[in-house]
Amino acid sequence: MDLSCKIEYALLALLELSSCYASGDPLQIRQICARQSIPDRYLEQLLATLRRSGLVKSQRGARGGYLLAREPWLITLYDVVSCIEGFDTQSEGARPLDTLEASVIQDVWGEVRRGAEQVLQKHTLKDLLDQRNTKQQVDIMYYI
Amino acid sequence: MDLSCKIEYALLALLELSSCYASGDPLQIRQICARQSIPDRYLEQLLATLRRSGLVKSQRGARGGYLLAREPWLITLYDVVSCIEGFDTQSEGARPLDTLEASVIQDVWGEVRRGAEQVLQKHTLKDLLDQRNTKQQVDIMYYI
DNA sequence: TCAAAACCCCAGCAGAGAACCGGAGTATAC
DNA sequence: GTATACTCCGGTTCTCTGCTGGGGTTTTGA
Repeated sequence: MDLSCKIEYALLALLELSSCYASGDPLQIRQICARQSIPDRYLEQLLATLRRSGLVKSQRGARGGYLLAREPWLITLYDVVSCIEGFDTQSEGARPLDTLEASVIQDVWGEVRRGAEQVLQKHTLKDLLDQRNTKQQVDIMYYI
Repeated sequence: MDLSCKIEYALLALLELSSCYASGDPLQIRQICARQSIPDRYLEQLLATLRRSGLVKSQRGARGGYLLAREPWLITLYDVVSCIEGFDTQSEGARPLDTLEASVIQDVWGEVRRGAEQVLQKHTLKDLLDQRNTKQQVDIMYYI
């Protein structure tokens, strides 16, 4: 649930796709990577994962690329994170025994996790894009 | 901020110390490890860290052991986690560049993190102990 | 006194995952 | 039918976690 490099790359790519969503043209991996300076072969893997989860569509062949599968305000950050992290059903290696004390501890972390999921579900790709734009405005104001 | 094995061990050990806090007698590493089946050499390291952070005290020599440094209701889970995780000032390796998009993303994760910290700060060692006891009561009820 | 009981420091190791790179395909538009 | 783009598969390096071992040093209590 931490912000890994992997998740950040995926979100940056999706933001690029979001900002081009209105045009309807596909965006190529190279273009995304050039704008956000992401290693291209790495993003390729991430986009493949996103495609298999149905968050993006790909168009093969010349002048192909990637497209958002649905509108930017219908994709939450939780969708992205659970897709990339693979919602792996507690596949931690080498856990302590399942005693009464351990279950009480895990209850607390369940509470933490649910809180995090709520926050992530509140934000969509469109929100992020809007926030970026207002932030840019603020930066320009400071510049003047 | 995830629940690692390390943090779970530390909390289990602290819970053992909490339940013996009233007696005033120190608890030995071996006893803790025997009750919670924790690798003893590993817990030794964790307790050393907890001691350096002032969460536990140690008493050397024969019949020595570890004691909670203050009352169980004055130690929050946040204290424990930040001590063990070492609040390491974003020492992630290989981060993406610090663009406008990246900072918007990091803002969201800051929100997530603050939520998690609030939850952890709400719970003390005494809370966990109480929850364990009521849970035990429920188990007994089911048994009957 | 002195040896056992307990803590303390340092070092290394296996396994898993993250981040990344490269090669060889395969589908599609032009 | 070829260039363009995606797609599958595997390997490599690096870091972190969980764990183990070898030495100490301090202190108690018989």
